[in-house]
Amino acid sequence: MPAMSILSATHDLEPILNKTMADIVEARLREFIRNKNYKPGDSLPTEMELAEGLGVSRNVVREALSRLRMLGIIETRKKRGMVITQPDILGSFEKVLDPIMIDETTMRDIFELRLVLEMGLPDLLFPRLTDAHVAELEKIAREEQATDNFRIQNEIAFHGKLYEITGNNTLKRFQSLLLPIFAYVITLEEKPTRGKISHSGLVELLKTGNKEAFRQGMLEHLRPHFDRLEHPAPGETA
Amino acid sequence: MPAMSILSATHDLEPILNKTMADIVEARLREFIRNKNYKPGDSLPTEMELAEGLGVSRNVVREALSRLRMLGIIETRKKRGMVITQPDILGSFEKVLDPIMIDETTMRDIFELRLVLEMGLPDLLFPRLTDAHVAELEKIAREEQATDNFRIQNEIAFHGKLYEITGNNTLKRFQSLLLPIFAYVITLEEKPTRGKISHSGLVELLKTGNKEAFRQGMLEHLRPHFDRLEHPAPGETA
DNA sequence: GCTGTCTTTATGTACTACATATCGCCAAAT
DNA sequence: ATTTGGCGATATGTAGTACATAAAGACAGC
Repeated sequence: MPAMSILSATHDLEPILNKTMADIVEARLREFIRNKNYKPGDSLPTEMELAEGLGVSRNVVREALSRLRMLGIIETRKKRGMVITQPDILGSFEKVLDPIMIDETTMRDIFELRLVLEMGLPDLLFPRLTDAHVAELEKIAREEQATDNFRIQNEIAFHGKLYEITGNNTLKRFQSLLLPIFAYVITLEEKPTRGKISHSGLVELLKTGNKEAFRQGMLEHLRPHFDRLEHPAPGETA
Repeated sequence: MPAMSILSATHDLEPILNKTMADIVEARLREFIRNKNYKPGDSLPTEMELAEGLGVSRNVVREALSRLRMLGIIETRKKRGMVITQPDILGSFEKVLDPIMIDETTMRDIFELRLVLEMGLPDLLFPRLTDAHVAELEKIAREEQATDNFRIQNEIAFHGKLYEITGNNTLKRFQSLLLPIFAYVITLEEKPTRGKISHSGLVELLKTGNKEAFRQGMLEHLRPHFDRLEHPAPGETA
């Protein structure tokens, strides 16, 4: 059997790609939109024209268009046809961000990503910080002390406010989307120990205006999480 | 005209939601998968069963399934039906991350996001840094000095390596996906000034083992970009 | 010049039909 | 008895037809 020689190769024999027409049409449409340099508001050919042009049934074209529609790349109005729109880049992200779907490794990766964001945040935070912002943070920190016990909601409110202060809406939404992952990972951890620096402590550091002091405070605040990240870089045998 | 009274209300008269059957079925299927607590490998009912159960045509079900298939939530095999899979969370992200589709505000947001990541990176980088890693970075830095002129490719190689060293594959891929946005934003900037600290300088700081010194070096390296972010937090009149 | 109606047209949905791949079963061969 | 090969059943993939619906554009009426 000459076919056997293929298997004997070092190739990892990945499954043969079973591309369906809808997949191909989707890719072709993407390419089409790119090459034609369509801008938001421009309208595409009709479904029938696309189907005929591509030599497939209208059904297939509709499946492909349905995908683009879900991603927010196009919108369709009844008679006018389909128009190009600006997709919400986080909208599609949201659709697959469900803890039940994600493997644990990826969830830990995302958790680390959050820690990185948090530690880099001061450089965006300080230039845009106002007295009003500080007051809001103080209020949230006070509520934390009032309830005393570890409230995940308060945690979310405080850190969420930090992102909000940056004025970077994409960043803020990104953080919001990642929240369920954080919550899930935290439930995986045995004892929810708190860092030495509380939210009130962070606010005090903010008020000093010392960015690096604040960053070190944040590091202390997140210390319990960082301490858990002891798995080394995988695949690196150096 | 009594209809006018509606407009006079404070409601922002958002466009009537024109949900198509495919949209609804997509949502229902998502819900279905969640509630049934499906795990990867489990198989869904057939298209006909779903269509009959939902009271819609097979066409509509197929459009919805086509979307889930694109996101990698399900896979379909010829006779076995459809099986749940673990989606690649960044795969869908990739599909909408095209500079021609994204408005400039979002692109600037993403650019800032990159800066935040970069500044937070040391806390993930240092615990996992090896001598071999340093050697690789040195090599890249040397190639930069050899070519002398500002090479975007070298920039990508160096910073990409930093992400790679973290061993966080999701983070690394995320950064890779964002690269086209960075490249685009940089082309928007008039003069591509370089920071005071070069890549070689960063490697030297790495070798000292002083995390904070490295972070400050990174800040200097990125200074030209940070200096451009002077638009204040929008909507905040405080 | 504005308003209301009518026609046209493209999408949304349903249904039928058939090709194709594959799973499971059963029989035949070793 | 285990394996191999073929056969039928079945679910997806694709094509095509038909019709409802909404909306854009034209046109007539005031």
